[in-house]
Amino acid sequence: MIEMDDVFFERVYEQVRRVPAGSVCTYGTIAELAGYPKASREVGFAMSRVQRGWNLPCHRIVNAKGTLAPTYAFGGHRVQRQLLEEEGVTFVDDETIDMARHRWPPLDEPSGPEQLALPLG
DNA sequence: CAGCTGACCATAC
DNA sequence: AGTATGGCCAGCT
Repeated sequence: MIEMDDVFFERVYEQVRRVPAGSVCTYGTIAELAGYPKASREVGFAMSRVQRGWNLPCHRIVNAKGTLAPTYAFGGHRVQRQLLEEEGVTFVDDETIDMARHRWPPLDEPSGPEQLALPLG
């Protein structure tokens, strides 16, 4: 049984809880938000220790490409995909999330050329 | 203390 | 396209 007293786990889970429904977040981003910018792998490890009663939306955490967790995590990609689609997450592939639409937190970099070229009206 | 592992990430070929 | 490799770091043996 994993103790929630572990600082690393506690901080990681705290960030996972912040991910809103309908959005997803990557292991690397969770690691950054938790204060461990390079510990993305450990975030994945922390996810594997998550249990049902913890109320953690671990299905909203995916890798940088947007592909879903391995089969054993949720009993198959179908299950995780079902959970995400229920929340409004769209997919570009059977097991790949549309990261551009659903990545959280949103990237509002001013260097986005499309935002400067928005047609009026 | 030392070595291995992994729900990762980026790069190179 | 896919496959290999190096870096990363907390947890486990």
